[in-house]
Amino acid sequence: MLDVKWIRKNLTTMRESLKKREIEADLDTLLNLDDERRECVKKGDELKHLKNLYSKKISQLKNSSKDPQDIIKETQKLVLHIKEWEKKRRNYEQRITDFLLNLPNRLHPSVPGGDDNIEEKRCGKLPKFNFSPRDHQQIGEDLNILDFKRAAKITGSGFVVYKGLGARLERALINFMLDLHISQGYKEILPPFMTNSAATTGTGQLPKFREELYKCERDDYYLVPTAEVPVTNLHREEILKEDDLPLSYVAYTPCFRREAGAYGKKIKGIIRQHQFNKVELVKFTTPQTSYEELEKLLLDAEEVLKKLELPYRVVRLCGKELGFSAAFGYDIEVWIPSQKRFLEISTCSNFEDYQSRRASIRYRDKEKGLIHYVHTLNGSGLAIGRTVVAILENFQDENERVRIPDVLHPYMNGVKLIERGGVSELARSRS
RNA sequence: GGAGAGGUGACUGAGUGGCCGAAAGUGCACGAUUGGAAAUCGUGUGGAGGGCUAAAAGCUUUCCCGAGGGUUCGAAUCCCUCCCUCUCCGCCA
Repeated sequence: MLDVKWIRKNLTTMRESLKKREIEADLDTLLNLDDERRECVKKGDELKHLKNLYSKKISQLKNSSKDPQDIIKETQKLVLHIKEWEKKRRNYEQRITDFLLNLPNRLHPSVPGGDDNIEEKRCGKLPKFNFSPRDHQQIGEDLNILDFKRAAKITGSGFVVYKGLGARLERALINFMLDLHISQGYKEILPPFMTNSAATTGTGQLPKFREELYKCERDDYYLVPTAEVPVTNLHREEILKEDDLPLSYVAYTPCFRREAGAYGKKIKGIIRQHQFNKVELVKFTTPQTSYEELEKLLLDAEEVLKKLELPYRVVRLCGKELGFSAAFGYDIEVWIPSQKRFLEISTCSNFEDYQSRRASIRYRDKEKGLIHYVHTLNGSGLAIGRTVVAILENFQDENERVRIPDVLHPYMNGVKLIERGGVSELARSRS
């Protein structure tokens, strides 16, 4: 959530941000509402002040055993007026809050306008095949490690059952990523997979993206769409010490998304699912260091792909594609041979103080002891399902086998190849 | 799920209708003392909104004692609803 005062002072910047995002918002109305609100506060405060004076007087009169009836009557009238102003004020406050909760974050000046992301770098070598590469769904079903039909039977469309070495690979990736990020200095968190509405509003999913969430109706809890929600809310309504910053966390959670939009339903295989696994990086920093920390976070996420030997590129997101709460962000995209394109596998974002305002996450600076909002950052490190897609497709061979990258061998109990007919004690001993 | 006890500032803890944004202690910061430290002494030690001020500083005002309502001229204190924590019982991996 943005600060009305900030918007008032930076109207031009704010309008430019909205334009880059291609979003309409009536800022004049917002400022008018805020003027009205302040008028109510002023009037209300004056009357309350008077009331407090009267109350003291009544107390004094009573103590000197005089009759306070007249002044009590006067005060009763005053209270009615106060209630009117309060009612008006609450109404304006509600409207302002609603407006702000639905207003996206301002953009960092370096966020590109227009429709296109800017490619920042490419790493790794694209694989060359002397046969026509199959897509991951085909590979997964041929190897009997992905089962979509049975998942649909158990739950519905948009779910998958991992079997055998497929399940093993998924689990190996989770552990590998957690271990890597822990070694980079992140603290491991295993949070609840459901969050209440206050937490879900804190990070920006509510109220605007209600349609995207699975809700447990009876308890007013939401299944997490990303670990960002529970982990960022670790410090909701807290005042942190500057010395403790930056705080870096890594968390594995499943992610649940309704994918309610019209588009996306036809995407093949496990690329877009209602439930998928993800390892997420989250940082809390001072405003001075947040962009520096974002660069580090990006490198930490990239390291996963480097170690897995997967080809990828990094793009700077344009205003139109940047998330609602983000001020700036990169996507990491991994190469998908069957589609001959790069596919988003991680988004690394700086939310600046947008989430910390909503969630009231602050810190006390060392020098003056003043309180400021922290900056929050996060990035996938990485989406597991899509990493499986990349491994199956990039490391397939003409004999319908899939090579497991070296760093995963310890996590795969030594398995180096997945092939038809399951596994592969054989493959394990071969080297 | 049932029964009971409780939620007060960074923490411990007092406060049952006005002089309480809140005693006292601990902690923390600064200062004095010391060769330095400990101990001791002194001072300071919340948040949010509004107004005045070009801005900062400062002054002023309102609100905040788990959250939200209510009673009252006046609520941390009385009433109602909800949330959370603890203890006991039940159920369960």
